[in-house]
Amino acid sequence: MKVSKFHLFTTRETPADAEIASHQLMLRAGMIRKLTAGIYTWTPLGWRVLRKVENIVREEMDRAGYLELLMPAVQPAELWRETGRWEDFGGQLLKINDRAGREYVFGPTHEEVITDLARNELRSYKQLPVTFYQIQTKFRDEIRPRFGVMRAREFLMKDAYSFHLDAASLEATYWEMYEVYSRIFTRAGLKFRAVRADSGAIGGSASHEFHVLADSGEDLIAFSSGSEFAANIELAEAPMPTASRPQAGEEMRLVDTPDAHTIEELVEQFDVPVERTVKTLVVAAAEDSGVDFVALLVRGDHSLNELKAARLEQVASPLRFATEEEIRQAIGAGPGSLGPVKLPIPCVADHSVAVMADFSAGANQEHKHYFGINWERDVELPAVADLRNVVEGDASPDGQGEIRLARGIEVGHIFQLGTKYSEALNAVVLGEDGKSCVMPMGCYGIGVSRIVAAAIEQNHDDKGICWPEPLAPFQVCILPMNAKKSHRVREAAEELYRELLDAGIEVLLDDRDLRPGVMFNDMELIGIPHRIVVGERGLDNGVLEYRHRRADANEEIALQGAAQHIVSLLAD
RNA sequence: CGGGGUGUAGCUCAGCCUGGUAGAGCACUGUCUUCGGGAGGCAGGGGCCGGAGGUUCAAAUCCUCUCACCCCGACCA
Repeated sequence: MKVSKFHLFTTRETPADAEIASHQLMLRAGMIRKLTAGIYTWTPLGWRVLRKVENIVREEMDRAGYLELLMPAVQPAELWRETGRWEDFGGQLLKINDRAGREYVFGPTHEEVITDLARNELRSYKQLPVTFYQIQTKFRDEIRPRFGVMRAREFLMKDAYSFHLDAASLEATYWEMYEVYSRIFTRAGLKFRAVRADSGAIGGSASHEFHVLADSGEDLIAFSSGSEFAANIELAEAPMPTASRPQAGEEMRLVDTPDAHTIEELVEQFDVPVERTVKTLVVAAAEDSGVDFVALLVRGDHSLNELKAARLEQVASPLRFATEEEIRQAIGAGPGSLGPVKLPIPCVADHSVAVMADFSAGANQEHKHYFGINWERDVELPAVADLRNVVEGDASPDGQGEIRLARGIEVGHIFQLGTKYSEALNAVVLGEDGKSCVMPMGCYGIGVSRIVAAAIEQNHDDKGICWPEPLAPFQVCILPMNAKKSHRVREAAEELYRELLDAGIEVLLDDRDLRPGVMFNDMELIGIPHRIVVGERGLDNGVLEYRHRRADANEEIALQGAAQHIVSLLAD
């Protein structure tokens, strides 16, 4: 490809609304252009990268024997009513009407459609197990699209669905898929980690997420320094406290704290250790619990794990925090002055709170805290549960090593769905014994467009993108210096270009007659891994200059046989 | 959906407070010089200032309404 024929849309300035590196660089490199909130055009440059990812995914899925198909993006409402998700899926479901007023959804996922296909096409256990997949545009009406294609509303996804006769077969395919995913992310040149995960709205039991490790990631993942344990922080169990509760050493006293509404302010103004403060959070109670609200107690330096909280029988699921007015009405004090002593609503304490002594917390009176609180003596110990997020240094749940935390970008998720959809849609086959059997299912997603952004998060420097070789839009670029003035340069560049094309290399020749600095900067911004500079200087000595995107110095390569040399470089 | 903010040239922004006939840099067109790390000169093209209404002799600027986008919170590939 010649640059003069390949529209590059690079910009020197960073668009104001891009916050993270990948979004900024994708816009500056001109890979994507926003049409409207969360909806993007992939330019020719971006599309090449997206296709690279897509092809890796497709090749590995095919190699594993999974069957590609393509399902409709627009799906009839009836199918979604059958599984109950017309209501349950929530606001992310884009509902549309046709001219007759009939209702449809733009598919955010395809369990309904694939299960409908399966119930019509699959009759016998002899057809199982089978796994279908597609690579297709999805739409989820995210409340807040963000970070460019990282969290877009319209995005490209690979989704796969497997059908089985029994749970054992499902589990076998699940773990096989785990390996296939690992190969895909490895081939894409990404540093990633598979972690245990919550199965969320899709439903089902066992589930793993695949995270690309990056500091800008929105998810926290917890892993052990001493074992294979790795889980989304949502799911990581906090260790039981090892020490028992110390003896009370202080009297409880009521203190005026007019300017302390947060734990930080309390710690700062009254010089109390943060590990001896208790944070009180008020959430909606479970419907049949007979009360409206429940208070949750965690240590001042810990954070509430909302997934764990929502699982408590006392607490409404999904979790809903009480508003300030609701808190004032139920307790008589604002959110900055809450605590377990004389609390008029039920509460649940985290394990680490139950072993505290001489601690401070709000007094449930405006601008007052109690200091030196002790359980039993001053207030009855409430129900105790695991409520908090793990922190660095906690013991690993499997007993081996300590918890470490890292940030990740979720690019893949695999689930053992079970029979949630096959039961709702009556997808059954006849077993060997002639009896009908509802097929257990698995479902497996990869965010294809998100991988492009995640790869950039992990591979960039101050000059731009440093593509992992398998994802680069072009493998090699050729930059002729002052080609307009020099026949030799122009001819040498053209010849090398043709030779590389003939060798099947994806090569970009910058024939734009620009100053060298502009070409260098553009090629570094868009992240072409291998760069060849053709100049009079080198030609005089029979050499070309070569530089890898990640290297900081040039190497000389002989003009004679340069193409073969470059081809062999790429093969490594 | 709640809270905050921004809409002025293709892009990044100034002008708005204190109304007086629209600006800069980059990009773009022509031309000359320059040419190994985002060159310089000259000459140009391009904006009914998001939209509607109002106040005023006069509105980008003040007021009201609306739309869009962005940021902070809950979801997810």
